[in-house]
Parts: sequence; C-alpha cells; structure tokens
Amino acid sequence: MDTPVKNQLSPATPFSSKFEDSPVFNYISNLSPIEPVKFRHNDHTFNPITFTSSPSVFASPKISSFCETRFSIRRHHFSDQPKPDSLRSENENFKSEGISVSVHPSDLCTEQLGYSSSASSAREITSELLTENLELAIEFPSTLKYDSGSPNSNVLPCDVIKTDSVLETESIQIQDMQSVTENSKEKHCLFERESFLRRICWVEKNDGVARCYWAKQISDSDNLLNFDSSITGGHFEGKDPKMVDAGTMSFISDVLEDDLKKFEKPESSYPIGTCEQCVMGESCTQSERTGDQEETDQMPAALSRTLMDKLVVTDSCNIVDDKRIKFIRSSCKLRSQLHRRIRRRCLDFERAGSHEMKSTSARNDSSAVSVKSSGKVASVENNFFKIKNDCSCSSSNLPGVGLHLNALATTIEGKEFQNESLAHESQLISTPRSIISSCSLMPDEISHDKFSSQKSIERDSVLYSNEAQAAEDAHHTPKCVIGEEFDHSSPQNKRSNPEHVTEMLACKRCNCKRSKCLKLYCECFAAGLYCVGPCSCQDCLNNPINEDTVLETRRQIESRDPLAFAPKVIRSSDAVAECRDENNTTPASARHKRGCNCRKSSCLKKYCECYQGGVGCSMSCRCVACKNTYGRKDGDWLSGAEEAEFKESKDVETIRDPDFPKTPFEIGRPFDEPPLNSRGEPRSRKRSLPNTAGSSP
DNA sequence: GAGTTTGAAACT
DNA sequence: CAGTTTCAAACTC
Repeated sequence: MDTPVKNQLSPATPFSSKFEDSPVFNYISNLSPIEPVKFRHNDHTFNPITFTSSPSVFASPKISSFCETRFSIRRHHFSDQPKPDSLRSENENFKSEGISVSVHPSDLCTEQLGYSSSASSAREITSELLTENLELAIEFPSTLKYDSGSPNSNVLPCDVIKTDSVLETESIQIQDMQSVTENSKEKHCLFERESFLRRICWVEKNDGVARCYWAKQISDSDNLLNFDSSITGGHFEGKDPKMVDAGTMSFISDVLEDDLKKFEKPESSYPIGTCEQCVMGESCTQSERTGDQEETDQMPAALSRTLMDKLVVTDSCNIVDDKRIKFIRSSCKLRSQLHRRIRRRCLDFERAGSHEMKSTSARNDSSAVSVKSSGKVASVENNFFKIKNDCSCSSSNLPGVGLHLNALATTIEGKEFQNESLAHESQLISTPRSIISSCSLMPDEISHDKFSSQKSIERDSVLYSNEAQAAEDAHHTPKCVIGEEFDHSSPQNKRSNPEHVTEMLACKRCNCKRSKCLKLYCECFAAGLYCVGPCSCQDCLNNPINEDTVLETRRQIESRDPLAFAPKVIRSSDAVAECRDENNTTPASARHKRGCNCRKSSCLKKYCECYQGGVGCSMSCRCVACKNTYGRKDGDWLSGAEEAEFKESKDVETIRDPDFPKTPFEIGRPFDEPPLNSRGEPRSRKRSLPNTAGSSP
C-alpha cells in the first residue's frame, strides 16, 4: 500500500530520524513512571476485573475463566509497543480535538462501577507514587485491550451473542472506525482506535455478553483494523493480517527495533486464537513462546487471573521504558497485596450482601489498603467486591478455621483474617481474655471499634481473635450469613476436605441441645458470639436477652481456665519462645494452644482440633499415631528448608506416607536420635504415650 | 436424616 | 491430676 504512513515507515526511512522528533517519541522518551497520566478512561480499566465473571454463554465459571485466559493470552501476543503510543495519542487528541468519543465509556463505567467523582479527583490531587503505580498498571491494560481483539476472536464461542446494547455499541464502533478510515492522520487514527478500543473495553466491562461481543466486534472489524493499520503501520503489510492490528499500534516498536523483534516474530508465528490451549483457557504455550510470558511468569503468584491479564498487558509495555518495568512490577506487588486484602474483604462483602456493600467499601477504603487516600484503590476494592459478589465461588479456602476452635490464628496459605467481618447479624460476647486486646471487644466496644482495630489486629501476631474468627467463620458464606438459605445439608461435599472447613463451619452454627449454648461445647459461645438464626440450638441462652447469664457463665469458665476463650490455634509469632518455631510461613508455624488428644482419628479428621485448625500437631499434643497432614507431632516443627535438608540426609521420601506430604518430620527417624532443629539443638520428642501427660501444657 | 464415632469439655 | 461423663461436632451409612 502506498499510504503516506507506509512510506513514512518504509525501511529506507530511518526510524530514528522520523520518530525521535515526533511527539509520540518524545512522549515515550520522557515517559516517567511517576508522571501522572491523566485521562479518565483508566477509571473503567478496573473493570476488566470483571473478566472474572464469565460471559453468559459459558455454562460454567471454569469455561469462562478459560475464555478469560484466552483474552489474556491474546493481549499477551499483541501487547507490545502500541500502548504508550495510543496512550499518548489519546491524550493529545483528547485535548486538541476534544472529541467526545472517550467520554461515554468512562462516564458510564464510572457510574456503573460506582466510582465516585472523588476517586478521579483524588487521583488528580495525589502524587503518591503508589497511586501512580496503580494508575500505570491500570492504564496500560485499558489501552491494550484492543490487542485482544485479534481476528482470532472469531473463534470465541460467544460470538453468537448480541444484545441491544451491544448493537448500539457496535454501530458506534463502526462509526469510529469509519471515521478513522477517512482520516489518514496517524494521530487521529490512533486516537480513534484508542477510543474504539476503549469502547470495546467499556462494552466488555459493561456486560459479560458485551464482553463476548467485544471479541467478536474486534474480529468483525478486522478489515477496518487492517485498513487502519495500513495507514499507520504499513510496514507490516504482507504479514499475516492478523498481525496488522499489532503493527498498527506498534510503530514505536520500530523505534525500538530490538524489542520489536522480540514480539513480532512470535506474533507472526502463532496466529492468535488458533491455539487450542488459548481457546480452552489453558496455559498457552504459544504465548509462552512469545517471550512475554517470562514477565508474566514472574508475577506474584497471588495475583488473580484477572490481574494477571492486566499485568500481562502491562508488562508488554515494559519494552518502552525500563522504568515502567519497575513501576509495573511494584504495581504487581502492590496489587498482589491489595488483591490479597481485597480477597479477604470479599468474604465480608459476599456475606453482607449488596446492601452492605457501600459501608464495607468505605471501611475498606480506610483500613484495608495500605495505599491510603487513593480513590483508585477504593474503586478497585469496590470492583472486587462486585466481582466477588457476582461470583459464587467459595470465599475462603482457609483450612481448618472452625468455630469450635474459637480463635484460630492460622494463616494457611498466607491468608490473614480480621475481625472486620463482625457480623451485623451476630453479636459478640465480650472476650475479656482475648490474647489481643485490640480484638477483645466488649459489647460496648463493638460498634465503634471493631473496624478501627483492624490495623492493630494485623500488626498483632495473632490475627484472629475469638470474635474475629467466629464472625468470619460464621459469615463467610453469604447464604449462611444472610440466613436466607442456611443449609445444613450436603456437608459431605466439604466435610472431607479441609480446604472447605472454613466454609463449612461458616455455614454451620451450633446445634446444642443440652448445653443451652453456655458451654464451650457450643461453638458460638466458645467463639464469643451470640447464637443467631442459623443456629439450631435448643433452649439457647446465648443471646443478648440473657447477656448477664452469658457473661456470668463466661466468667465461670474463665475462672476455671483463663485461656478458655483464648485462641486455640496461635501463630508461632505469638509463641516463638514457646514452641521454638522459627518459620512463620508454613502451616506448621501455627499450632494448637493445648494440643490434641486424638486416639483413633490419627489426627486426620476434624475431630482433631489441630487438623481442624489446619496446623500440625506439636509437642503439646498427646495424640496417638499422629498422621496430621499439617505436621505430625513427632515431626516436630521443621521449616521447609529444614525438611528439605532432612530429606537429603535421611531420604525421608522413602519413609514418608504419601498421603501426608506436608509432614515435615515423620516416622522412620531413629528414635534414639532426635532430630536437630535449625539451631543444632535436639528436637524434643513428643511424649509417646497418650494421656500420660495428663495436663495440657 | 438417623445413627455412630470421636474427642473436647465438663465433672467428680 | 486422673478418671469419667457429657456434649456436640464429625462422620458414616
């Protein structure tokens, strides 16, 4: 094609001379990670989080996730250089031309997502680095979403779906594309495309169906894109048409030729979307071969798939500026942390339902995120809440947090728990002896302090107070909390799997018949909670009406055992000196306060409080034939390094029960040769005979 | 859902 | 403190 752009980009033309003087290049060259990029569109880019929700065509969330993964992969393929370009062009055009194209997506998204105007305004005001990081991480995906719209999108099964809104959007998009066609100016084209893509993003976010359509729209617009590409990226002509889209937006990569080679080759080698793995949402080997995956693979594992999608795109832009790499990576970390916290709060959101969403978000804004005063962060969390709410996925996979274990401080899988989820529905009983004072909320403290205490809770080594855990447990599952569908049935699904312990226990409340819920038998009482609707207790006195009785009973119990209401499972950080656990990161770093006394269950069932709490048995346990998968008592407490070391020396694998891979230190150890801990000290051996010790530690 | 098993809690 | 009983959750069928 003989378009001026093509000539401009012809190989004979030095890229450097052509582009170094261009505003685009200048912009990119001067692009600083800390420089605020101010355009509103990125607001809706949080919405790509909604990728987690599946297009309606997919029957199962799993499939939808696959689709999502495919999107991610495609972005991956195409997500090279165009971003800064498009980003810049939009900024420029947005100012100079004032086209309203970009208005509606962001506005609508803003409204739809509940973004407050303060969010954007706050962002303008703030210059905090973290905020900028977030923006960078967010803006990139927004501009790159169109990359996903490769012609291969037509492989999507969701092509068949169209809605009225989608059709409207389609017409708008087509108009945009036509205008782009008429305008041969590069900037304008880029801008239009950016607008188009942003609309696509908006559509994508607006509705799952629209998201499906989005892929189709891109596919259907292939010709237009190609045409457009011919304008701006004619040098890609002759390549696979599927690649033109990338070339259109990636002339910056020409400036950065080395980087271009990195991306260009895989793209042309692997028609996007044709990979079956992409379609199936599996890890796409193609995309791995593109080299982009390297960055992706370095992403924190804690990132959600959605975030991964976004970040994959983001990383693809690293080529432009190494500084962005750092910032994007920091964003990854930040968002990883953020996501972790958000995820935790999603539990609360799910439980609370939509009517509590605002208040929950407000709480999150203030306490959940380390990045304060960022409306963006708040918006992210809001989105997460929405998304989580949409998803009926299990909210917790923390194993072994049980009401009966009234204060597990376990942090299996690195999850932390806070008492923010104190239920509106349940009411706390005072916990005067809670290990953490900040969590020991007397009834009169609950109303005003339960949220403000979060920070101190997090700082504390015991993250889970009685109340917190109980509330969390009792209300993890929305249906349980709301009390609409409290379901005692089908416990078998979750029972055998410790991963679902929390969920199960969250759904279950006490079922006391004789104790009147005034003994530690009662999980509610033991957790410091009043019994609520879901409970099936009889003659229950554990309610606010009988508060005096409850408190009196608690006093009596505590008089017998001051630690009766203390957490039964505590993290090692609380008792490092006691249990000499040097590794706080492993499940074994938490331990049961008193230890179990199992005789028949081999600590492999939830009869065992250690197992239920997701912690290994310890020296405190008097269990028989302990096979606790979280750590056998005779295994003492080995860190991962220690275990690995021991494997090498003792070939533990030969004696390890394959059913209990986590057991750090197991049978086969010479009885007369107690293992050494990391300090070289002999590990004290657990008493071998049950019930001989008598008393608890 | 009923019955059994289990182990913590409570009691003596 | 040790033994026993009570209790409710966990589990099985």
